[in-house]
Amino acid sequence: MTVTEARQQFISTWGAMGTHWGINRTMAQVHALLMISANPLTQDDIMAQLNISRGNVNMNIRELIDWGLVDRVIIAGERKEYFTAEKDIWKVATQIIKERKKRELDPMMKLIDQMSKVEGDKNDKDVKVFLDTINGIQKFGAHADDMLGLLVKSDENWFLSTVLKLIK
Amino acid sequence: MTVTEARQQFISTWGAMGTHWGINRTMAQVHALLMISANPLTQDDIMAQLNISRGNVNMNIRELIDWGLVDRVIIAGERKEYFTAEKDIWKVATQIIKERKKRELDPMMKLIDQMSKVEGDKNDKDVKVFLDTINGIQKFGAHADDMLGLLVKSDENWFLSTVLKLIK
DNA sequence: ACAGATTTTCAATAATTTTTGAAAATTTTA
DNA sequence: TAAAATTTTCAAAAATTATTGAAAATCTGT
Repeated sequence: MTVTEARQQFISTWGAMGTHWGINRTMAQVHALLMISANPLTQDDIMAQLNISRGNVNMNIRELIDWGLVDRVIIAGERKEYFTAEKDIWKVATQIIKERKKRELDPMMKLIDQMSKVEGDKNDKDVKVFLDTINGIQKFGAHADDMLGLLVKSDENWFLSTVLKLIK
Repeated sequence: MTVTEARQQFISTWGAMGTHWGINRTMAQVHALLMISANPLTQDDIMAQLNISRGNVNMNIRELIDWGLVDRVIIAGERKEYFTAEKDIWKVATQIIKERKKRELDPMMKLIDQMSKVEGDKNDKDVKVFLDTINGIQKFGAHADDMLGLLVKSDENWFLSTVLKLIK
């Protein structure tokens, strides 16, 4: 495997991974390309390297910026905009966790809290099971929230060394 | 909000959540329905409650069984098959984590390991950045693997109480 | 072994999501 | 301020994914 092949493979694998995580393939590929590029790239660079249209690049770049995974870079004397991605994988992971917590976990837990308050006939077995399930999710969600907060606030070395001690 | 409305809401929310996690909406809804049902349900029950076709129920149930989230139940004297889902949310979460690790993380790390071995011109900045990124992912993946293993093996109380102490 | 009940399969269809590309908007230079 | 360069938008087209439903397969009791 040559480096060029490996780079291609990486972009394609990272893209496939994205689809398993609710992120569209192209967005993940653009992200992959920027992660393994030493220098910032323009929209045209990305279009050329991934063989996709300008509109597609533009939309996915915007979304990546929104996720806090990609930054616009101004290069003095250049007219075009350049883009770059964070390369420290720990930072990438914590950023994704932070965003997903905000976008998915938080709204879900708000709904669960509301549902936990419904009144119902406690002799009905289905009602009982429903309330138990909701309650379980509520408790679980609170713990998950604490843990993700801890994970995101801490730096890599602190977190890993502390938690990994538990394994021994 | 009545219990009936809340149950509806839960099914719909859980389904929407599924799409963010690479699981199809209907599969997540079937799972939600089974989680909040006191008694096992038949394919016909699920068809009726979610308003979906027999083939759809059948396929999604099969997939849920494959994920280890739903079990077939034999009821003595009944001809039809019944289905039930684990209701302990901790067990549900660890089961999902275990499966996703197997299906996604493990194959990805195998590829990353291969890529980390490519030879290339180390004076090329892109090659250097590529290898650094791959290496970072490799280390990160190994840690994540350890942590997920720990999480899945441990029971809820042990894990949460141990890790949550870190917060204080 | 047969008939009725139930489950499974899968080609066709429907719904959803992604991508394109050209027009509009914006920005920059002179 | 005008024109060239660049970015953004978005309706239409393409691609992908999910769903249906009826036929085939399987199972169960007699």
